[in-house]
Amino acid sequence: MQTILVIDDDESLRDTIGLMLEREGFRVLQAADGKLGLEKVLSMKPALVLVDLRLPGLSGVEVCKELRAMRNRTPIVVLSAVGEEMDKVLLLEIGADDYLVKPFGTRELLARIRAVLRRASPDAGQQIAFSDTIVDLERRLVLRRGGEEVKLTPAEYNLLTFFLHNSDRALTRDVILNSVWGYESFPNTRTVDAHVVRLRQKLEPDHNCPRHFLTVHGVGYRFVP
Amino acid sequence: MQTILVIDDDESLRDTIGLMLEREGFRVLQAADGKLGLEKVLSMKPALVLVDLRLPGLSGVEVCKELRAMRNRTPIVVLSAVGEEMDKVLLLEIGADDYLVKPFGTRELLARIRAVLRRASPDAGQQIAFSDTIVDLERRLVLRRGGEEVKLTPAEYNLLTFFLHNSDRALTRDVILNSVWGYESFPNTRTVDAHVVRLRQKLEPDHNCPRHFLTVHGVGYRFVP
DNA sequence: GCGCCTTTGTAAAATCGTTGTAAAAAGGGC
DNA sequence: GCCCTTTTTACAACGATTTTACAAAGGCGC
Repeated sequence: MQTILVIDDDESLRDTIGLMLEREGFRVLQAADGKLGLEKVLSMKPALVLVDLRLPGLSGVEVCKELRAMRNRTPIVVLSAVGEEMDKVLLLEIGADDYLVKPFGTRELLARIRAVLRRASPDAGQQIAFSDTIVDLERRLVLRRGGEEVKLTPAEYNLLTFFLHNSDRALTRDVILNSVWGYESFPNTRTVDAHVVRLRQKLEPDHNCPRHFLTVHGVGYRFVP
Repeated sequence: MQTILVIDDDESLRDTIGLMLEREGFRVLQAADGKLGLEKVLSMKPALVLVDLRLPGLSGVEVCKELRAMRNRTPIVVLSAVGEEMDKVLLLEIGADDYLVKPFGTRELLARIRAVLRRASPDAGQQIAFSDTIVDLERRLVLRRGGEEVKLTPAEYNLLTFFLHNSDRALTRDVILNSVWGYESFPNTRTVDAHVVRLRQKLEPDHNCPRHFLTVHGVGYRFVP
């Protein structure tokens, strides 16, 4: 369940929005001013922040800037009253992701929130399937059709998701190592082989005849869904 | 470090985007109109171009078309304002790689840029075709029209792509050896012949009468698509 | 101790470069 | 043009080498 933080000094508006979002399956947090809101973003880690541009104390603009300054990337949707200047440049400047002008319809608010959430985390709620396997990126889980879980070690899972995000491309062992293991550790390139073998054993219907984790001789591997 | 060229007449937007991209480790160039932008693409060779659809003078659409007309393959991401019609067909028509509708989030912009760069980087999803053969550089695969795969060994594949990138030129065996095998290994020049023979057997409709892998007697070979 | 990662040994598979020989092309003298 | 010689290329086959698959062992952190 995703959490949304509403920062607005108008209590009745907070409640209205909150009720609506809860009906749509979100968990809702509220904050009455910018300072409180900022604290809650950090402590509760909501999936998205809805913040009024005009706030007592710390303004919505300042909330945005503060968050971005501390490298916090929580998606932000700004609410502004009619007449308040609100162009895309300002949006970009303060690091917000979208905006809404009051008064707005509940349907429009929901649409914007969903759009921003979708853009922000392409992986969210995404399930990638191949063969009789389902990979739930959000829950970091691999399942068989039928429900039984395939237990993968961290390295195996990381390798798998890298393959999923780069399917159908011939990937050299060096590229795989750099992308999955990072630039800091320097394992043998043959380590990749070892993990591919284990992925095959756990995920291929027939280990002897791989249909998804293909080897590209002299190069590396290619994953096809 | 990769360079990104931002073409937009709105200076503050350019600066905002530029700042953000620089924080993310890109080198950023700016151009205020289409004509200037076009020049900078050619002279500075950026890794990617970010161009507004609506520009004074040369429009974004025209910039794209001009570039593609002169066979320039620099990846292009188009920026369009709300309401401007921007469908996939138009994108393809003008040769752009992706688009963003203002206002867009910085996270989204970054994600798109990274995605386009990744797609473009090694061999950019290029498919080179000749006769009834399709070479998919990204998948490192050779296919017949109809879908069946032609299995090539690494040396054969390397030789083929070298021919593809140097088509219609007479290539001496020494040049081929140095380019495909590298400066470190010193195989017999006759090795080239052996591999050309194998390429012909696998790719020529009629081995006895080569139409693509032509021999230049006393010199080497010439590939014609 | 246990799980996980990495390394390493080895067998099997795939590929490579070489070479022998036949065929084709070029060159030269008539 | 024609024939013969020389040079060059085409092709198949083979042994050597490289690459991959897999299992098992060592090492590290929790």
